[in-house]
Amino acid sequence: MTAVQTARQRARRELEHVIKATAGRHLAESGAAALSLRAVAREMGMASSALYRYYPSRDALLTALIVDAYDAIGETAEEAADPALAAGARWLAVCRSVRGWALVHPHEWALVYGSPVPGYAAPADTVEPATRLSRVMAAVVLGAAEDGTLGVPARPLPGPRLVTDVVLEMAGGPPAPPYDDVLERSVVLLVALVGAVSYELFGHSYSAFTDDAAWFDVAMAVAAEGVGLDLPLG
Amino acid sequence: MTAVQTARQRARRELEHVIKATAGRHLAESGAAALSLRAVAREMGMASSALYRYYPSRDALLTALIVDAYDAIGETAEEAADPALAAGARWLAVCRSVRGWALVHPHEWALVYGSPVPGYAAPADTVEPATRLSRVMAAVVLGAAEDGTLGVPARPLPGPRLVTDVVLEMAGGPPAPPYDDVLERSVVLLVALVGAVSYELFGHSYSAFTDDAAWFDVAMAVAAEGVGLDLPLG
DNA sequence: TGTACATCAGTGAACGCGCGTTCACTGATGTAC
DNA sequence: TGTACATCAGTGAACGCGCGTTCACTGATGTAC
Repeated sequence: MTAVQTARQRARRELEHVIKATAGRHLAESGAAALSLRAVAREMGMASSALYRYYPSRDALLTALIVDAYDAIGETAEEAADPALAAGARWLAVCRSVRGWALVHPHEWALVYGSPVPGYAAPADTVEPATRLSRVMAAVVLGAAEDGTLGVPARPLPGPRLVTDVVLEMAGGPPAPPYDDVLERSVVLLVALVGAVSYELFGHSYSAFTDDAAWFDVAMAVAAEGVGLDLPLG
Repeated sequence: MTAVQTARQRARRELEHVIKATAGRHLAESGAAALSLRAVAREMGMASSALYRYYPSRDALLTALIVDAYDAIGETAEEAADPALAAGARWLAVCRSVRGWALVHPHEWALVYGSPVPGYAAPADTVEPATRLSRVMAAVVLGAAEDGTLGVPARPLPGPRLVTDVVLEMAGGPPAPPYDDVLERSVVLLVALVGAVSYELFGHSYSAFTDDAAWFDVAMAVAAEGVGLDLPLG
């Protein structure tokens, strides 16, 4: 009976997945604002009302896509953070992998890091997956602090602490001197990464750079420099 | 006759302005995707078809708003770039003013620096106003190079040149050694600024920082450090 | 193993909405002589 | 100064579109005895 029950449940899970995949394709082609339940149902050859057996509303489907996008970005970053590399090189690897993902999935990137979708309020479920990339960043900088390759910058970041307890908890407690400000630094890097990728993806680097990839590396190198992370550019 | 003619023309210009202002209010309240000609006309007590005497399409109206937003940002930055300040302080002043503007006009900011509006292709008219902020940035860094307060960074940005001729022309020709890379640096700063503002405005700093304004200053200071600009944080 | 019943996936019609854009029109404002 | 004409702002109805969501329904799949 359990086996039979799972048969129906499996069918359900599979269709749920197909819906999400189809919606994801639409998202990739036309962007979040143009994503419509009717269009998804049409492509699947189903009545649009049938989708309501799987997602209670358009927003719920959008939420699922957002969670997936955050997860994909986080996974990419985690895979790129090769512990065999020195901290600086590891950071550059993470940045490049995230940029690479974004170039392949521009609309998904826009979905999570672009302007908020009008009329959509992100539910709590999206918060945790959103922190995955931050964790990678924090790990990289903390790693550099531990193995001593993180320079104490000429001018340390001014106190008092700028990140909230939420962030501290996520990182497993406050860091020790002389690297009190490691978390602040890791968020600076995160913001620099997201900013550079978005700048390029949202069309502002248009006709400004001779080589977008090289440019990106330089921007990341400058951010690293400001933060005391040694980053050898090839 | 000219006087009478201008009477009608003035009425026309005024209404054009009212339409744009009304549309701007809708934009500010609901965002670009929700901006509709019919809603604007409704609020003005006119038939929606009447707007077509002033703007040939919804996109044309959107374009006008985009140009205005770029101009407003550029103007804010220009006003903040007080020549009496040292280069680093001037840069911080520009950053703060831009952030301040963005906090007051979040939807306008999203319109120009957020994810592209679906189905909208920016016409050529928007290119020039878009460069206004870049010019301010370039002027600040060039100024620092001229008065000698721009440090030659430990590791100069690697060649070859990364900005295109378009950018060089905008800046009035290629800069001289040892500051060959001034323009690259100024764009790094621009990207850092836009990235930090967008990060905050698009909701990613939510519950992460104890003080968003102080955090912003730090992020800008780190970017400045990476680029060799001396920036005293108060 | 067979039968009566419950669950649940999927249908298709409908509701009500708002949108951009077009078009033939009215009536006021300006122009030429 | 007065008259015939041209220009142009604004109207309101209409076209055609697609959307999210609801609802009563059919029929297949699974369950209990």
